[in-house]
Amino acid sequence: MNERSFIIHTFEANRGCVITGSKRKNDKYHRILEAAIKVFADQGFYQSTVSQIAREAGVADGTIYLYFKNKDDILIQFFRDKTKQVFESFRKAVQGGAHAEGKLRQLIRLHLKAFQDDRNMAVVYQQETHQINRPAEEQIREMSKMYLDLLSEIIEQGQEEGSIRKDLYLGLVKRFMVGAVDEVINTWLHSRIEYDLAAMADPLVELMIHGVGVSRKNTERK
Amino acid sequence: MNERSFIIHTFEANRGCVITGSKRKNDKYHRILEAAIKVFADQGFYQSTVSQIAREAGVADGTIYLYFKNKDDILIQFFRDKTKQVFESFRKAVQGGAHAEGKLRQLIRLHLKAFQDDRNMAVVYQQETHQINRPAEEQIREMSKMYLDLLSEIIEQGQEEGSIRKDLYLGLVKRFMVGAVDEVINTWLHSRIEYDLAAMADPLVELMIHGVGVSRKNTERK
DNA sequence: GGATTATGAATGAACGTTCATTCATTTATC
DNA sequence: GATAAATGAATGAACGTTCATTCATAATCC
Repeated sequence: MNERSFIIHTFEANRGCVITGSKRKNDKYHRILEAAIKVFADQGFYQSTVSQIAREAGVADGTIYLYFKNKDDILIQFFRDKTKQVFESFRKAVQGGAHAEGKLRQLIRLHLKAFQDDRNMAVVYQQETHQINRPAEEQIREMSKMYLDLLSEIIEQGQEEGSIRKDLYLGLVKRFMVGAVDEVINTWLHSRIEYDLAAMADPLVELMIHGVGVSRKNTERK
Repeated sequence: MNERSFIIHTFEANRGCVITGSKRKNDKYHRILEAAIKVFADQGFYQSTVSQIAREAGVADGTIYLYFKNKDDILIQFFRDKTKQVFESFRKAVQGGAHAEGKLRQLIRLHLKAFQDDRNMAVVYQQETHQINRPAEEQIREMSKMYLDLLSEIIEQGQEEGSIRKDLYLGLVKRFMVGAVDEVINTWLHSRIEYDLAAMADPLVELMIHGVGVSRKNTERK
């Protein structure tokens, strides 16, 4: 942990210069990261070997240690950079929305779309977030909090607007929403047949808002 | 998979004689299984060693191979026996209920309670069900199907009774419910503070049935 | 401009360790 | 005493990590 000597300086420098001339170095960092995520997705983190990652990335085994402290660090960087970035993009996209329901729909639509478009990310995310004592513990906690905070904002806005009930235990509502989305993704990942994940967004949000029960006023909906 | 030679006969015989005189054998099988689940829960399946399991169970390393084909087989037996059994107990308990909503509440209450009472089981269950290419793939699929079928029955009954909407995409509704429960459990597992998991059942079911939207608002439809 | 030197990214064989599995031997049972 | 169960040291394959070496490119010198 404290022995992050020159190696770290090296790759932190690399990650810094996205636009500078030394494009080759930067490419390699990202190439290794992406290769690793593919291998992790295929085999799981602990069954993946550094050699496999190196082969997938088209570099030598040793090269990986010029860019990452160790195998764990690859996973940590994945959550620190890639996933966090995706979740930040959700935040930005949602800020434009008007009413709470629209924001919620937009968030979940984006979430499903992002995971559908990057299946490897989705697999690794699912795997690691359901692990105890995982290498990227702290990064996942942070990212998770970011998402939950975003949900909090939306829900509270909905309560002010009068579209969302006020007698809710917020902590539970958020888990309820996150869980539903996660499970829809998980089912998609494990399904043998292919279907459009993003198309689940609208009916899912509809369920979250109205529930499965028959409302007292309308016996027949739709 | 096809090399299940004499070893399998051995432990299948053991598992058969629950009530017979040879109680000691049976004890050892379950002792190892329980020890393994504890170790898996603490460290994760792939970081756990057979020696650790043996030490935890109070037997020699080699003894494990008298009862299980290999390390993977321990996990497979866990899902084939223990977890499946728990889920079957849900089914029995729910059959007594009257209306659909009561059954749903009962199911989720039991689910949360069972997982709260056996934290090791809960951890291993969470870990493995979110893995791709897991050793117990088939067993998990089967168990998952059992749970989903149970939900199907309840929902369909609710639709007949008029308490559950008929315009629902059943496959999605089931994921929505399973996901919410799973996430509540997952949060509980990862929480640094202790709280009563089973107490979440009622508010959770309430959310599933009525959603987060204000109920008067049936005028607005999307 | 051409020759010489310095640099550090990249390599991949080698190392040390870990760990699932085996099996010759011991212990328990009847 | 014969059979079955249990043991745990031994085995060897697998894997994360290291490091001496290579070599293309950059810097320096005349």
